[in-house]
Amino acid sequence: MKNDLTPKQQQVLQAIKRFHRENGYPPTVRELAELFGQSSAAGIHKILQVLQEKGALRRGESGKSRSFMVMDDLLGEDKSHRARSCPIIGNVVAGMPQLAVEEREGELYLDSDWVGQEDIFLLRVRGHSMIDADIRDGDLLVVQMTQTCRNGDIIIALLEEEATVKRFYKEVERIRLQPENPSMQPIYVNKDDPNFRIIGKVKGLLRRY
Amino acid sequence: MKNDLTPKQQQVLQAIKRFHRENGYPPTVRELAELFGQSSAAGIHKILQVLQEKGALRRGESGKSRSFMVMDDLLGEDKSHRARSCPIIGNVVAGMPQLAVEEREGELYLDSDWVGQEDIFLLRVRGHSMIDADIRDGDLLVVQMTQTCRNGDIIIALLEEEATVKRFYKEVERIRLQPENPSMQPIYVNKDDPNFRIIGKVKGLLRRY
DNA sequence: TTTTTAGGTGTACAGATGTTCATATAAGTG
DNA sequence: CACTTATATGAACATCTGTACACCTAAAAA
Repeated sequence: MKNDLTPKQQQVLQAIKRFHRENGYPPTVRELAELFGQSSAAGIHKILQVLQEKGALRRGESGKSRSFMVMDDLLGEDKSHRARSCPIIGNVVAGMPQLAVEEREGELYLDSDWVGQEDIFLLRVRGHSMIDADIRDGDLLVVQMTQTCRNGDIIIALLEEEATVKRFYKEVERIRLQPENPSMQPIYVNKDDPNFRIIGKVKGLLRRY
Repeated sequence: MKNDLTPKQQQVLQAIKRFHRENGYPPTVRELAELFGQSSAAGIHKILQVLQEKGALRRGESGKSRSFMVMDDLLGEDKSHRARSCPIIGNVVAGMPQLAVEEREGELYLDSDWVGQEDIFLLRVRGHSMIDADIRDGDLLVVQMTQTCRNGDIIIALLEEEATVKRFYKEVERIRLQPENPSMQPIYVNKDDPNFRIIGKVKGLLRRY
């Protein structure tokens, strides 16, 4: 049933793709109607509904303008296959509710073997404070955003508004943060310390020479 | 003047590209503002105007929704080709004319930003001999196969049937191979030494925790 | 210091846009 | 013929969206 599109429905799909390709953004319903020389948007609108039901087209929430996603085009992303885009964050900032977009400095495609389906970002390391963990200034850490850490995990923690890399150990009533550098003393924090917050755990490292 | 974008302006461009890639259609001004945690659309709107003046962004006629065209995107970077497959080699073996396929232990997709169009493979590091270069056992080195090295390049060389990582320096009549570890002595070889062969240069490092 | 620049907030408004409804036409079907 | 399906029209409506204006803040420049 899915692929049983009428000629007109196929033409509409093609028109959306073509418009998007030529203009860089998808058309509106009225622009589509105009392309077909129709004076009303309602006809196209109905066709679009059918296309959605048949699974040939996806749209954003109702009411969103130009929010077309031709499923065909999605298969293009499938070509990049195992690759997933991950944002590069220059700096972990204090008040991150989700992830401060202001600090985004780019993106990189990573193998999904590495990043899985999790919520991943790349953190640019500043300074040489982690040199004992064989982590250098300028390296990128692959960070999975999570609150659930297991003992021994390397985590990114926000301590006094500053992001640091530590090993995580949960003790009876507190948390021990063990620096990678054995000559440095561990830090102890209370689980509910407002100055302490776990951003995520480190899953990998990328370096460029 | 064109490329003189403030950090924020670059971030806005990145955000548009990312939104478009993830959703299939460009964002609205307000959606952008929301991404940045801003409560008003006017600030973003102003930035968008600047981006247009600087030529980094094109838009449809005034009033058209979501009509963004990031100039970068137009430069035909085939999104589906942003990822490239690179073989993982467990071991550099002696008689490699090309690359011993038998030693292949897998493959990984890497961002073409990183690997370019060159002939790239990934070499699994064995042992702790390079720990002073902040390279660990189990790390993957991104290696570009080439014979042309410049002074200071980190290279993979085959010495006495064994692969090592060294810094490359060409001297008058010989080549100096400087270990990453400063406490180790450099090795000198003749350019035509049959026991010596350059496999390629190290362009990056991948580590998994 | 004053001035400029880059950005941000809040409000407001006009036009763009998706959506719905009632209605119509033509083609195919039983 | 009546009945369904696919499509088109025109009007009406609720939001969405881009844009403008006034005003504010912080940092950099003069």
